[in-house]
Amino acid sequence: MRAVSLLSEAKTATAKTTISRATVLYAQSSSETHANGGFHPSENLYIPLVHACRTTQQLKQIHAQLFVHNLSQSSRVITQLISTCSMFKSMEYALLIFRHFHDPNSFVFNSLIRGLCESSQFENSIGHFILMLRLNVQPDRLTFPFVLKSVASLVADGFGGLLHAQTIKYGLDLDSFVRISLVDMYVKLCSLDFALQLFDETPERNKLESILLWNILINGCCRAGDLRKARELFDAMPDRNTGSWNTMVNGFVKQGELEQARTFFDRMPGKNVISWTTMISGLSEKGYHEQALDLFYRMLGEGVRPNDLTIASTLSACAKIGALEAGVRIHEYVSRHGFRLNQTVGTALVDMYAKCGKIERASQVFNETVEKGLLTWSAMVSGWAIHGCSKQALQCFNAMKSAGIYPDEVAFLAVLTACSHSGLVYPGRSIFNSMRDDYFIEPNVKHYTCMVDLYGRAGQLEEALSFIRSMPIEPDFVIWGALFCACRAHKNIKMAELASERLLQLEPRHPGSYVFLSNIYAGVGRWEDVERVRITMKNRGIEKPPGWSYIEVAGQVHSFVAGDKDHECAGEIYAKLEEISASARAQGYIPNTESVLHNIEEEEKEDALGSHSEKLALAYGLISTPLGMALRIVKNLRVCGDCHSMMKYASELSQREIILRDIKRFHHFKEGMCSCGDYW
DNA sequence: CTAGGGTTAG
Repeated sequence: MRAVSLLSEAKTATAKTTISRATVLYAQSSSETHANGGFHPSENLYIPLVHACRTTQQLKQIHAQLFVHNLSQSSRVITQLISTCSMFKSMEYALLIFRHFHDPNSFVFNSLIRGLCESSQFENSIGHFILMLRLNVQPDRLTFPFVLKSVASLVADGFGGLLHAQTIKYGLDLDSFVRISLVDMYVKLCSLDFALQLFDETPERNKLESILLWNILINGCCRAGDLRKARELFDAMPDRNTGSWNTMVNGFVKQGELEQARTFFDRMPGKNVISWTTMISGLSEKGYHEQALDLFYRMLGEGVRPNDLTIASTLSACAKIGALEAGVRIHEYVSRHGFRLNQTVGTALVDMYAKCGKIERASQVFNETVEKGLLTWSAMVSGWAIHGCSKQALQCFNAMKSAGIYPDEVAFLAVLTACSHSGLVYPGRSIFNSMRDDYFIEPNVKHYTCMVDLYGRAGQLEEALSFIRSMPIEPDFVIWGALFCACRAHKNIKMAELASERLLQLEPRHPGSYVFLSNIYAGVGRWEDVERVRITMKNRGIEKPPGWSYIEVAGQVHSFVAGDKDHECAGEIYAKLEEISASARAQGYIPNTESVLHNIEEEEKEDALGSHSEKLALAYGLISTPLGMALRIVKNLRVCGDCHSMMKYASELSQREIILRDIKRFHHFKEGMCSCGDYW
């Protein structure tokens, strides 16, 4: 019999299973004997068997046997089958089993409602609760927590009060777990007043439940943005645990109050891995990448073991500032401590290597990653895209579809970006169309921007403009900006002015609007107009965001802003810059003054250009690393035309590879050439 | 072993 082979598999799978072949044979014979008796001693033997299952296939074998042995209507075994299905994330099969069960009781319903909730099928979970009521099956204290969680997750406001009423009807509203779930639900539905009221009315609680309820409420205040109320509650708490402190730290982080978060974090006793991860990912999310890295190392120093999420957050900080050496160190830590290359860790590593300029290494880790999910594939596609490897990006995208992964809007954006960087107008358009036609994904504003970029870079400006006019959504600032850049690159002043007008209408306070406008005037030498724009900006108190660049030297990240004189080696940096500039000029480099915002004397313009942050980072890299070593620079804005040109000369003169990442993509400079083919 | 519940990272 199949059960025997299943049993032997089950026995190897778990040491807990100690059923013998004889008991299974007994199970079979006894179920035949008691076929219609309503009492099946064999149920007691099938239940541990279900628990021993390790695959859905094995569950199916048991389900089949239940039919053979007239046990298919045993609610005890079916309950077990359904919950095990939920554990395996095969809710479709769980639903099938449920449909073949004639007279479900509360146990069967509870396991199904719970499984559906835990696999995020919230509507379905609520739907089965309603079915339960309709069939007059009484819900109990274990039904409500999951239904309430489903309602909270859906933010289904309408159901909240109804369910609360139901708990009262069944006399369960005072049950401690039901009550905690109710408060949590009201918090998530943003009905803080109801939550507080329930909290106040809650009678005698044990200490643990009490702390939990306080934490839930504090979290609710944080979500609602009421940090003062959160603090008040926190201060009023009779007892606190690590979770209470973590909730506060998280609340401050989410509201962007990093300093407050840090104060709480530093003050809290007994930090656990969640405390550290919350703080690290918060710092990284808000742009304090170096601090995030420092904190990670401090965490290791204090002997706290990071988990997958800590690793992913820290790697993401490395990725943002191009800290390759730090990233490699973390990769080594990951390998040494036996982390599996699962979706979380694998994807973070792929992304880190791609964004730190090591696309081949990214591809290697991608191949080693055992659980490739949608995010892993998307990271790889976008990695190829930012490196300008459109062929690989398209191949990867197709391989992803072949692997049975449905691309989402992010994956489509990545592959479209690849097309736009390489001027692949035809494949780009066809992918854009297939998005709606084959995958029923409605393109969002970013996809439209990408298409404008695709036509625009390829010089098809009219096409780009008519595309904008035919869009079903209102073109925004970014879309007109893309058109504007294309116009500037292809010297279409008339259309550039049109785009620029729109930009100013849409975002009169956005510094970009002015920079764009000033750029066209500068391009055609209308300096009085450039000056006018500059004065308008100043009068309206609008400032251009500073451009900064990062370079990592010996594991230490150095950042520069334009005209920066703060670095300890400033003197040497400027001397080196002067030197490269002179040699480059001797080789034919002409400073491209179109990229300057102000009308200043030619010589001064050169100075302003000459101290752009990426040039400072370049000079620092040249003086502080061994000859021949590649330089990796990250810039937060797009690289300007003049710096791009200078980098080409510098790579030739210094005989070094320079890998510059700007906000859009990578530029690999080698022997006077750039991988973008000057098309960016 | 008729299942089994809640907050804080993502």
